[in-house]
Amino acid sequence: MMTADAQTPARLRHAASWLINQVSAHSHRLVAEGFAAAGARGYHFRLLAALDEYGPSSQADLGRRTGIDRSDVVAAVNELAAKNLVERSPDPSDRRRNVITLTPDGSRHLRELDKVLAGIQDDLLGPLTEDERTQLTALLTRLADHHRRAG
Amino acid sequence: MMTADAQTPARLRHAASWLINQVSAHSHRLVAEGFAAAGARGYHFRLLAALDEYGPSSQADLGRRTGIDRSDVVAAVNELAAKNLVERSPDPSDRRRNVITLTPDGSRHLRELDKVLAGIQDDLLGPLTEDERTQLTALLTRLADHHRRAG
DNA sequence: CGAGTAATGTTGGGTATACCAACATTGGAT
DNA sequence: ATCCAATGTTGGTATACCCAACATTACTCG
Repeated sequence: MMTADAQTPARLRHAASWLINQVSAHSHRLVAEGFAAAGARGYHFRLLAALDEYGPSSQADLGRRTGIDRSDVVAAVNELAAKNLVERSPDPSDRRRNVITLTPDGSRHLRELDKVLAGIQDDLLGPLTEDERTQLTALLTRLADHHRRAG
Repeated sequence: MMTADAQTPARLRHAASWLINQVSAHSHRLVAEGFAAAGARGYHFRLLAALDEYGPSSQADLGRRTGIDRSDVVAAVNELAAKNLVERSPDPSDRRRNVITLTPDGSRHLRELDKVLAGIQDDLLGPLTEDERTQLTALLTRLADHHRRAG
């Protein structure tokens, strides 16, 4: 982290990419800490959330929905399965696929992570008023949507 | 990257931390590509910018100004020195320190990276009007400032 | 039907960013 | 003079992201 005082070069201070990175890095730190304390990491939450919202899925689908590479889905699902948060079984209708299912433990864990994340949003957006939060979210959503389409 | 269509879980889609991360990831990709094409990476730009704006500095100062860990400064300065973009010499007034100096080649390279970065800002903020860009920058600056102080 | 193409899970690798702990050397402070 | 702090350095960790190759299975279309 930028240590307190430290004069940041103006070039950086005013670049949108730098600002976004700073805030993102902070958010990242918060999320990493919060999740680590709950024994999870980013990929875990993303996968659990996708399973909760879309139901049992193949690993490839999970990857597409969460933006995680197929190969990284394998590892993360291994970890989740080892903790009984998720169950992996072959898909009888397509033998190439596995069906990943959220277990009751997984649901519980997800709800826990939800709380962690909610707390982080508040910390992250702390200095902003409700209106400003809405503004920021709207602007970021537009950027995210635009870049998701246009790549 | 999130592949085009793919339904992102609502939980993620609406979290500020996720949005920021998405945009940051995109910005990151752009910067990485742009810099890679110029034979540089993020740390290099940050260090060169700090040297340009504050003059010859010790590695520790560079680290504080750019938010880069001391140990990572070592590696990055090694790389920059190997390309003659920077010169490392012992500080006669404090034998613990090195003085890192920007070379003419380094200045040239920095100006090149400046251009790359300027192009990226435009791409990144593409969908926003001038006013909206100002808004976004202001909001992000407040968040960054707040978290820089409060940690 | 058969042949080629595409999707899936998996392994194994690579990179950038961000940290942390330890160490020897040197400065500075009390 | 002694203790403490700063500095450069080495080496290690974790996360996120991304790529290439491979065997297996499904699908398509001549």
